[in-house]
This record gives sequence, structure tokens and C-alpha cells, in this order.
Amino acid sequence: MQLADKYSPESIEQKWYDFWIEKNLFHSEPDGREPYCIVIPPPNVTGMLHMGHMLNNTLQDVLMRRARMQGKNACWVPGTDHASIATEAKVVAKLKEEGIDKASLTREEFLRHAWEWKEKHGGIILNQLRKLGASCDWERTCFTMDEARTAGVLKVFVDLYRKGLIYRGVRMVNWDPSAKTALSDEEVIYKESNGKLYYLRYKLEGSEEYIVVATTRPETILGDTALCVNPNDERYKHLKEDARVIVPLVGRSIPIIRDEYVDVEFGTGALKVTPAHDVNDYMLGEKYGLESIDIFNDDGTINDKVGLYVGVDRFDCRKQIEADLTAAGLMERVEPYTNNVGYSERTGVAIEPKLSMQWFLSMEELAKPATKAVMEDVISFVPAKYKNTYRHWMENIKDWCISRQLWWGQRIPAYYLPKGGYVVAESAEEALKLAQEKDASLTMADLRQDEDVLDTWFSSWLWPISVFDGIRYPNNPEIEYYYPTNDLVTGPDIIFFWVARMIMAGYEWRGERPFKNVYFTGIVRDKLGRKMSKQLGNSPDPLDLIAKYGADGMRVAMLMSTSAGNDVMFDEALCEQGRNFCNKIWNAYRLINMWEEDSTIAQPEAAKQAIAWFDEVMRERIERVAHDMEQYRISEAFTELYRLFWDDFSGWYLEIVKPAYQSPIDGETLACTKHYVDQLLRLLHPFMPFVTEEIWQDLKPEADVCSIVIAREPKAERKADEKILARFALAEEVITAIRNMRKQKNIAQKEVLTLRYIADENYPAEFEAVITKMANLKAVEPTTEKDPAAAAFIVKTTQYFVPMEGSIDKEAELEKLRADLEYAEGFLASVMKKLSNERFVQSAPEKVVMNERAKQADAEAKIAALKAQIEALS
RNA sequence: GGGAGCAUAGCUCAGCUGGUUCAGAGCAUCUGCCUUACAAGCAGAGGGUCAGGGGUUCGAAUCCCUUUGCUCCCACCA
Repeated sequence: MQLADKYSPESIEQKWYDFWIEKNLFHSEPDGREPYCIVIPPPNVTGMLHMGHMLNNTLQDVLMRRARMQGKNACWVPGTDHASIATEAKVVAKLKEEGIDKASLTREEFLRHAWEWKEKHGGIILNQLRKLGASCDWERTCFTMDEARTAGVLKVFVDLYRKGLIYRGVRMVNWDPSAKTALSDEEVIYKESNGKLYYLRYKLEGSEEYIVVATTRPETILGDTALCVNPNDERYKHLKEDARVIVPLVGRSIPIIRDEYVDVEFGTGALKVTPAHDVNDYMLGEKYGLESIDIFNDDGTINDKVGLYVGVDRFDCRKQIEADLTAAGLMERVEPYTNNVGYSERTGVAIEPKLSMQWFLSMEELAKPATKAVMEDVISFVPAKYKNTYRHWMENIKDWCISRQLWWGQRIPAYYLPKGGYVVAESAEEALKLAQEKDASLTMADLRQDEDVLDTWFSSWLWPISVFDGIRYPNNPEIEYYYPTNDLVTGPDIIFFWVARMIMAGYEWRGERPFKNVYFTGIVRDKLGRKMSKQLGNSPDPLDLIAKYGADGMRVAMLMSTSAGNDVMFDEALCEQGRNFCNKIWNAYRLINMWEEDSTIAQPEAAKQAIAWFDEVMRERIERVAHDMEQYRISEAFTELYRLFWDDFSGWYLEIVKPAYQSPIDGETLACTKHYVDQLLRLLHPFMPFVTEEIWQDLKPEADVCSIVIAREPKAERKADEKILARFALAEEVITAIRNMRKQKNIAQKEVLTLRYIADENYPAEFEAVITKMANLKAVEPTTEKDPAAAAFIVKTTQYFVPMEGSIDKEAELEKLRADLEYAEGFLASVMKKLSNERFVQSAPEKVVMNERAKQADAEAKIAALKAQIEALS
């Protein structure tokens, strides 16, 4: 086959992906082999691929493809998440564009629109993953809200309810006034905001005295039902036990209560208490039996409870109240103030603490086995530093608010009865049966299902089980075979949302961990260190990058810059490097492909030597890569292979065995070289699937294996011979020294030279042919005498001379030699200092001391050689 | 307020149980090459007080303390 001189990914990637699908190489069914399974962190069904997905899925694909090549039954389950709030918000926005108000629709109508939207946009993201080369088992694609998953969720809800872990009640929750739903604590993000601290005057009833109260939220005075001071505060000791104050503007009379909760140091030491709109105030309200006045509508506007500012948005109201208080002389002063305000993770609006009726899941018992599993490394976290974070959260876990006031999601399977009370069941039919046990006269029409849906994470926490339908059918062969899964690759930002809860669910419904290892990736940042975001516009479209540099190039960029738990500073230059590497691989193959075999010619000595060496290099590198991968040092593993291919194979091996232009190559060398290419491609394939497949298919080393996807990973049958590697390194040094000399003395590479050496044990005689070829020498000769007319250098302890035509610059040579000598002597001195230290010799391990003695011997030999050369020259 | 982590070449980072693979890699820079696989390349070179200070040790980039600077997580005194 004629190959183009540049690798062009666009023409081959689709071809091979289609081929893999056609051959069904990514599909897995339970069989006798060892399973290797990853469940994908399901992206939002209507989402688009971003750089974070790229990183995450590249890593997963590397793990998958490697396991597959190890002969395991590899199964990567893809899917999407219905993402209740995010998707509902998108659908609402889209309807609004069309002039449709959500409020004007029935639940059924809205859901029809939502499903339509899902059918249209859902799955785009999964197609994008194919472009990356993701080897998912697409036949297994799941959706958190499809039939099987939904049935599982309902079953779990009923199960937890019957176990008494799910309860319903009025609690202070995080209210999102934009999405008009409650949120879990995890969905609230606290950010420092520049606000103001307002000092308001509360007039003491029956007196002209004012009590000044500091607050950041003056609009909540509408809901004030008490004022609170610390009982030990001298400033307020004069107040009567039953003293009352008048809420400014509102005119309501409220009691003054005394509680040590109030910080004397803060503000004026007086606190206004609004039980409906502040968590701490709520607790005070409970304690002292205060009235709770909810002043907000669900959308954050003021309701008509008080009759003031009705319908005004909370932030407008704050401004108006500030003005009105000032006008009424009730505003003492206003100070700038920085405090933390909670915002909704999804809609970005400020959260309103709100009392409301919600469903909760009691977490304490669920957390126990899950905490233990991680702390005892039954499930191991990579990097381990996240164990602490995890433990802290788990040990202080709060009940999970699982109800959402949305329509897009799994509807809570609770059915209310006409005369009060409710039943919980997986279906309306079962609910009716339960209801009829209470009251035989009830009919379906009497049941009213709860309006709320469940938190999205209430379905994703079952993911490793539910993708195999293991909730509904806990003994089915699939779940028995694939569960527990092996690795989970995800970001640390969802450690609480998802990872922790999956672990809890795993133990609750399988009595077993859901996965063995969790690999936490970092966040992808731009080269300035900023998080990539739509708002900043600093996030490149990954598909553009793939189009420009190829999927393999893109994958390399991700791999080069990542290590577990560390953020990725993304720079497009990395993609370029990735693309260049593809091209390097391509051209190395092109070279080999051009060679013409002549089985009658003898194998050159240099080629024999190169093969002897490269066999060991392969062994060593295979082992190192395996070792790195075991520890999830994926970036390091890849870098090893990058250097192996580029430096060792292309830079050294190929240059050594390369026949002269248009000369044929001997059969044995060609066969060996092709074997190396085959091995290298296999090693690289998990990282760079497309380019390796393209070349492998051309090479066809195994007639009965249709794709490199299912070819076996190379193994080192024994440990590498360290001595051969070390000896070759000496030869490399000699070659480099000669090249250096050419450069310094302006001798063209083409000009052939002679090398003389004074033989000793550090002369790599077994690689003499390599040296001859790579340094372009006409002869290599042993000698016993120093040649003053030659350029000289020393490698380890061996002296080398390159006779020069014409004179050499004696002074320059001498200067260099003297500098070397000085360095060597300094080095020897530091070694001797250690060795003459009795305590060192006594306390250091024998190996270390031996090493120092070897250093001493080497340094002494080198010094002797240097001195000899200096003498010969001067 | 509590906790965790980071600081090594211009940039991004390795450096695993303290000791010859200890000061490294890639990118960038500089020099010389369009040498018939690859200029998306080849051959070379320069560049670091391992954040500052102290300690432990025969020996510290590595362990301990401390200062400074940055990042993240948790908590939320209005």
C-alpha cells in the first residue's frame, strides 16, 4: 500500500469506528471470562460534550480498551441522565420562546413537550462520544428515566419507605425561586457576595427608646416574630422580662426573647427573628414557640400575608424597604458587608431558606457500611486524599431532601386518601389495594398521587445496579456477572452527589461495593488556570479540536496533562503534540513499509546488536507501563510509551537498522522490526485507537484476528536485562559525544571519521557496529597511546580519540578537559567525605555504601584518564 | 471558623519507602541541518538556592516545625 506522507485522521476515524461497530467488538455478554466493567457517569441527556467529558471518557476508554486486550470480558455501559432541574429549565425556556407558559400547560402536556425535546436532543452527546473513539457497548445504552430504571427507582422508594427510612415533613429547605423547587444541601453553592449590613430601629413598646438591630436582609422584617438578645448582654439587662418592640414599617408588636445563641460581639447584639426565612431563626422559633410568617411566594416575590410590597421581587423589595426605612427615620446606618450567600447550582439564583413540606431520606444508617468500605480501602480512592473529604461528609451526613417541585422526573409513588393519610406503592393498582385495606369503599378516583418528582440523583445513585436491571431482578445473570463493577472515573465535584450515594445504594441493595476503584479526575482549566466555562467563553469545542487534530491527537492532549485528582491546564499546543505523535507513528510505519526484503543478504552486525538491545527495551517498558497502570498513573504510562516509540524505536532502533537508500533489507531484521511495530501498536492502542488500527490493519500480523481492538496486549515473558540496557546507554553516550564534537568543530555528518579507544571494562564492544553506523565512522580501533592530535573525550572511564585532519585547538581542548577534571575531583571529594565519615559507613545500608565505593572507583579512574589526556595534550 | 492540598527550569508537571536512574521530562527558547520515513522532522545547547526560615539525620526536593503565597472542600454570626 502506498502511504501518504502525512497522517490524516479525518479520512480514517469514521471508517474504523464503523468497522468496530459492524464487527460488534464493544458488545459484551456474560461468559466464562473475567469481567471488566465500567458504568459511564451519565451525562445530562440534553447536554453537549465539553472538555471535562473528553478527559473523563478518554481515561475510561483507555481502561476499557486495555482490559479488552488483556482478554477480559470488557463492558462499558453508556447512558444519559434525565437531569431533572436542568432539563426542565431548558424545556421551560424553549416553550417560552414559542410563547408558551409552563403554567398554562397540564402536567401531561408539559411532559409530552419534554419527551419530545429529549427525543430530539438526547443522545447527541452519546454520538459525540463515538467521535472520541469511546468503546461503549451501545446496545446497553440506558436512560435514568427509561422504563426499567424508573421501575427500579419506584421499587427502591417503596422499599426505603417500608424500612422507615423515608419520611415526609415540614422542614426548612433550600428553595430555588427560579425553578420553584426545593433543593438538597449539595445543590447549593455558597459564594462570597458584597452586600450591606443594615442597622434598623425597633421602637420599644411604651417607650421612646429604640433597639437597633443589624441585618443583611431588611425585607424579611415583614416576617419578624421576635427580637432576640443574649441574656448576659449588659446593654439589654434593663429591659423588662415581657418587653416588646414594634417592627418598623410593619407596626407589628413582637416579644423580646433571650437566648445565648446571640453573639454579643456581632452588630448591636440584637437579632431579629424570622422563623420562616432563616435556618437559625427557625430553630429559635421552635424553641420559643414563635409564630412563623412566610412572606414569599414560590417565585421569590412578596405575598399578601402582611399587605405591604405585595408582588414585589425580594431584591426590589430590599431596595424599597431601605428607602422607606430611611425616609421614616428608622434606618440608623448602612455598612458595606461581605457575607456568604447560597446560590442554586442549576439556575444560579440566590437560594431562599423556606419552610415547606418535603420528602426526606434518613441517611445515617445507610452511611455506615459505605463509610467503612472506603476507610478500609475495600473501595479505593485514587488519589487517596479524597478519603478524608468523604469521611467528613459521611460522618456528618444530613437527611436527604429527595422531593422536587418539578414535573420532569420520577413522580413520587405516594397516594393521598380523601380522608387524610396516604399509601406508598410501586403502582396505582397496588396503592389502591393498600388503600382499600384501610377503607374498602375507595376507588381509583379517590387516590391522588403526590405532585412532586424525585431528585435526579435518586435515580443515578442506583446506576451501577440499575443498568443491569438489578433492582427489579436482583438475581439476574447480568447483575450477578458484572457487579461489582471495576473502576469508576469521575470528578471530585460529585463525590457527595453521586459517588457516596452509589456506595450507600450498593451496600443497601446488593450488600456489596458498586465498584472496586474510584479514579478522580481534575477539572479542565485553560492555560491561565481558569475553569473552562460557557460564560468565560474559554472552552474550546472538543469536536472542533477533534476535527483539527484528530481524535487520537485530542486524546493524547488529555493524557499528557492529567494525573489523578489534579486539574488539567489545557493548552491547544498539547493537541498539536498529539497530532505530531500520530504523524510520527505513521511515518515510522511508512519507512518500514517502503523497505524491500532480500532474504539472501546477511543480517548486518549493527541490526543484530540493535535487536539484542531493543528486545530488552521492550521488556523493560512493558513492565513499567503495567506498573504505572496498576497505580492508575495513566499519564506516566502513556509518556513511557511516547518516549519508547519516539526516542528508542524511531530515534535509535530504526536509524540503526535502516538500510542505505534504495538498498534492500535482510529478512530477519525486517521480521523483527515488524514484530516490534505490532507490539508497539498494541501497547499504544488503548491510548490512540484510530491510528494504531489503521496501521495494524495494513500490517496484519495475525490473520485470524480482525482488529487490534481484540488483539492481545504484549507481555514481557521475563525481566529486562539491565546490563544490556546500561551497556547500550554507554554506546549512546559515545555516539552523542562524537556528534557533539562534529558540531563543535564544524564537521559535517557526512564526513566519515575514525574512532580510537583505550579498552577497559566500560567499553561497549558488543555495540561497536551500532557506534560505527550511528556516528558515521569508517573504523573503530583500539589503541594504547594517547593521541595529542586527536579530539578526545571520556565516557564513564573509557578514553576515546577522534583523529582530526589538520590541527585541533589545543587550548580549547585543554580548557574543557580541565573543567571536567575539576568537576570530577569535586565529585570525588564529596564521595570521599561520605566514605570517610564513620557514622555514614556504619549506619547507611550496605547497598548505599557499596554504591559510594563504586562511585569512588569510577571517579578515580575518570580522573586518571583525564589527567592522562591533559598530559598528552600539553 | 474547621479541614485538605499545592509551591521544583520561562510554561505544564514527574521525582514512589530519605542515599547514582537526584536535581529530571515534555513544551517553549537558542544554534546547525530542507541528511530520500517524518520541518508535524533531525542533531545539539542553554536554563533551577527544589517558595523563605528553622529542625531531625552520617545524609533532605523528599521527614518535622514555622512564615509567606495560592487552590479546593466543609460550616454559615444575623
